[in-house]
Amino acid sequence: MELTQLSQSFVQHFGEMSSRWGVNRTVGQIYAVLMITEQPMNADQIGETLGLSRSNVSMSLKELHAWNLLTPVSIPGDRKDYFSTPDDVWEIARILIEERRKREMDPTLSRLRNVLLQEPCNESDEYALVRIREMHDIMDLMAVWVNEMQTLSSDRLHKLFKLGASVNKFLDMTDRLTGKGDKN
Amino acid sequence: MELTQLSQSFVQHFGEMSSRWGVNRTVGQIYAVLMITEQPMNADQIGETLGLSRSNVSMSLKELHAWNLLTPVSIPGDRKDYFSTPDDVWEIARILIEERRKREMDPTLSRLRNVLLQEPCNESDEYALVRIREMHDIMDLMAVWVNEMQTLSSDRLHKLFKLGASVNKFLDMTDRLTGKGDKN
DNA sequence: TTAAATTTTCAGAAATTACTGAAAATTCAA
DNA sequence: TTGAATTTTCAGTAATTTCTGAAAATTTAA
Repeated sequence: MELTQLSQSFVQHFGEMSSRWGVNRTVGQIYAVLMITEQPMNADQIGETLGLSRSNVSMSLKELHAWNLLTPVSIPGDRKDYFSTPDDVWEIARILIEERRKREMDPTLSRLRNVLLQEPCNESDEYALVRIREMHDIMDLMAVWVNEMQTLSSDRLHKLFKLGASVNKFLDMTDRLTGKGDKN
Repeated sequence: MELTQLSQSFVQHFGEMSSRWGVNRTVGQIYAVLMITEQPMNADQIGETLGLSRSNVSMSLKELHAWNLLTPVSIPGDRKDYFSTPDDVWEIARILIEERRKREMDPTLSRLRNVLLQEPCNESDEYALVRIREMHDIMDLMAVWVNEMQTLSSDRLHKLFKLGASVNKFLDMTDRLTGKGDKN
C-alpha cells in the first residue's frame, strides 16, 4: 500500500514522537498507519507500506498487542490476521495513559514500598527514608487518580479536561464545603 | 561517599525506573543520590559514589540542569560546584510533569498542526485528516490542562489528586450548573 | 492426517546510545 | 597577567537496542 505525501509525513512524525515517548520508532509508525487507515491491514501490507521485514512487523504487532492498542479484525475467506485501532480516539488515549501507569508507576511504587520496609542504619538513612516516603506518597496519589480517570466515559474525560483553570474555583468551593477555611 | 545498603537499593531501583521513564539510567541514579542526601554534593563526590567517570557526571548534570531539576549550591571557600534538589517533593513532581509536557506533548502538537495544514489528495487522506484532527484536539486539551495544573500550589495539587473518585460527583454538578441535562 | 499458508522465534548483524580518557576551555585567586 | 583548579567537550570505544533472514512452530483447508 502506497502512502500519500500527507500520510507519509504523519507516519514519519509519529514515529519520531513515539521514540521520544519511550516507544520504539517502528512500533509507532505501524500504529500511525493503522490509525489513519480506514481499512484493517495485515502484517504483509504493513511491512510493504513501511519497508519492514516480516519478522519486525510480527514483533512490533506483538508489542502493540501487549499495550492493548490493537483491534484484531478477521476477514471472511482470508486466513491472514488483520488489525485495526479503536474508533474512539479518546479510547486510545485512555489505553495509553492506563498502560503507561502500569509500566511506569506501578513497578516504581512497588519498589519504593520495598525500600521503605528496610531498617535505617544511621542518620543519613533516616533522612533518605523521609524523602523516599514523600516520593512514594505523591506517586501513589497520582496513580490512584489516574486509575479513577479510567472509569470515566470518553465524554466525561473530555469534560474534565475542558474544566481546566476552573479547577481552582472548584477547589475553593470544596475548601468551603469541608469547612477548612485555609486558602493556599 | 559510601552508600548504605538502604540508599544503595533505592538508587539502584531509581536508575532502573528512570530508564523505563525514558531517562538514561545514570542520570536517574545521580538524581536519586542527590534527592536522598541532605548535604549538597559536587561532581567528584557523585562520580566516586556511583563509580562514574568525571566526564559522564558532567554530561549527566548538564542534562539534569536542562530539566530544571537541580538546585545549585555554592559553598563559601570551595571553588567546586555543589548540587542539591528542591526541598519540596511536590515541586520536583511538578517540574517533571511540566518538562515531560514540553518534551513529549509540545513538539508532537506542533507537528500535528503542520500535518493538518496539508491538502488532502484523495478520500483516504480525508479520513486520515479526521483522525489526525481528533488526536490533535485530545492532546491539545491535555497539554492545556497540564499547563494549568502548573499554576497550582503544592497544597492545591495535593487536594486535586485527593479528590479522586469524587470527580464524578463534581462533573454531575457542573452538568447541572451549566444546564446540560445529559448524564454520560 | 497432510501440506500449504501464515505467524513466531531467535541468533547474529546493523544501528543507536552511553561512557571514557585526554585535551580544550573556563574560572578565579594571587 | 599567570597558572592552578575545575568543568566541558569530543572522538573513539563499549554497551544496548533494533532489525533481519532463516528456521521452527502453528493454523487450517482438504
